[in-house]
Amino acid sequence: MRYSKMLIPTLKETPSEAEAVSHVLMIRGGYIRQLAAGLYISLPLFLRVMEKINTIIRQEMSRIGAQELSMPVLHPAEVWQKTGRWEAIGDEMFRLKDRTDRDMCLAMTHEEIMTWLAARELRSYRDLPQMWYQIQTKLRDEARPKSGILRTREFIMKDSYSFDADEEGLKKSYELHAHAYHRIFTRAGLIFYQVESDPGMMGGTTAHEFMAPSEAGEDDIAICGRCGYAANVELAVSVAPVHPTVDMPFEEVHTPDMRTVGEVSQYLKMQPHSFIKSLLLITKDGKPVLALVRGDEELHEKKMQYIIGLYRPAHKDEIVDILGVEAGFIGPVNMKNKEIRVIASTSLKSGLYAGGANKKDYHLKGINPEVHFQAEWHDIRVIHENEKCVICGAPLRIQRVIEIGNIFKLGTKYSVPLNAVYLNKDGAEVPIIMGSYGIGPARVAAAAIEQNHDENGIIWPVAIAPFAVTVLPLNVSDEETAKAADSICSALTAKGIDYLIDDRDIRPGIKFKDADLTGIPFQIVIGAKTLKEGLVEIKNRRTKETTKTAPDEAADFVSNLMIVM
RNA sequence: CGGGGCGUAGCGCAGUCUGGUUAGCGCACCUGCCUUGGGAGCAGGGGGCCGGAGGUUCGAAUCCUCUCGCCCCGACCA
Repeated sequence: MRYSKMLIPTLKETPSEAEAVSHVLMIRGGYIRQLAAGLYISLPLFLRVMEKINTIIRQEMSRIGAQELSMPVLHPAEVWQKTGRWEAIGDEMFRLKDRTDRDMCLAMTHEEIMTWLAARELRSYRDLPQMWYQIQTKLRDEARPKSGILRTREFIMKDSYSFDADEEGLKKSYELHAHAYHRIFTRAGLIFYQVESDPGMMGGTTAHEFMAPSEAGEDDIAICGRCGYAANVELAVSVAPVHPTVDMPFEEVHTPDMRTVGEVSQYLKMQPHSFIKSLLLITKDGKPVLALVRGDEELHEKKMQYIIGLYRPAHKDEIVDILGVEAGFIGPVNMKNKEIRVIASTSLKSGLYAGGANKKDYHLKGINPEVHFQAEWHDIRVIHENEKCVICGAPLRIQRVIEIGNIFKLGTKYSVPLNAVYLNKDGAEVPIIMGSYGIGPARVAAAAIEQNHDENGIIWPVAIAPFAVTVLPLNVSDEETAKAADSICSALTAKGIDYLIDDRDIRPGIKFKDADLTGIPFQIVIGAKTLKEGLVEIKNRRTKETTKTAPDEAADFVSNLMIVM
């Protein structure tokens, strides 16, 4: 490919709207342009990267026996109404009406349509298992598109779906996908972790996410360096730091106007971890819940949500109404309202604590959990860096990550409402057991840049680079240079190596800068002086290492380097 | 949806507070000369409804009101 014929609009300056490294470099490198918030144009270079990534995905999906198909992006409402998601999903779904006033929506995912197809075409246990996937556009009216291509309103997703006869089959399909994902992300040159994740509203029991470390990410994971435990912090557990129990009598103490753990602990000259922090929450259906965490802990909103569903903190006057005492003095002992559900952090289970006395200006000391109050015990605390792994005791690390893929066990959440059933050996009608599995190819590209760049630009992993090699004839009007470039390009073509030749009649400095910025892994530099010595240079973009070789050996040389990488 | 910031040439910005010639700078672009191993130099040139609408004023990029867009933090993220 000739540089002069390709649209590669590189930028010397950083566009003001870009923050994330991958975003900046994709714009500067001439990979993408923004049309509107969360809507991007893929320029030729980026399309090549996406094709490389998608090719890897197709190869690995095919390896596990999945079949590619393609589904509409415009859906009738009825299918979504059957699973209840037409109502459950809010503004995030693009909705429209067709000319006959029929409700339609734009695909934000394809569980419904895949299941619809399965319901028509899969009838017997003999048809199972099946794995279907597509690489298709999804549309979501994101509340906040951000970080360039990382969170957009329209994006390509590889989504696959498994259809099995039973849980055993689902387990197998799930594991096949996990293995395929490991191969895909490894081949793409990424550092990544498979972590336990929230099955959440997707339904089902088990879910994992594939996470690529990067500061530009939106999630945090906890990782144990010793035993390999890894989980999204939304459900990560750790050993709570243990503090020796401070002996104290069970008694009320006067704490005038002392409300927060900080204030009371200072006033009573006690450590925050000797306190019970009490928070009154109101669930979606209006029921009060008292959440208890240790004074040195914070309540994890997501973890709490798994237990009680959506909720909000109680307002000040609600606290008085429900508990008969002002915020700051509430606690689990001697509650006026005995009907309240109490959920406590497991770290509070033993020891003696101080907490609100449910009486204005008073706290209680010497509270002995399970003696003085009853509660449901759950892990509801936010975990912190360096807390101990619950499996092996080694310190945990917290890492910011980009979610590049996820896998869900769906079970029958979609097959039952859409009547995707099959006849088993006994002739009984049974719902198909499903799984769904996603990869964001553009996020893979962005994560690759986040993980592979320097002050000069992108450094693509060879497998997903838009071109493996860029040929830089420094002076195209020099005849010898042009001849050497021609023969090197022919040799590269013969070897099946894709290359970009910078045939522009411009100063060498610009070629070097653009080559570094666009991040093609190998540069073959053809300079008039070096050529007189019968040599060209081959530069490794990542290591900056330069090797001189005869022009007719250059293609071989690069080919060998590619194998090593 | 809440909080903050920003809209002036393709890109990056100054000018706005304190209204007043023809709106300016760097890069990019076009022409010519020169130059060819890390975004050169000289000379000449083109390009602006100052996001939009309304208002105040003799006069608005600048002041006021409304509106649209983009970015960041948070909420949300099936």
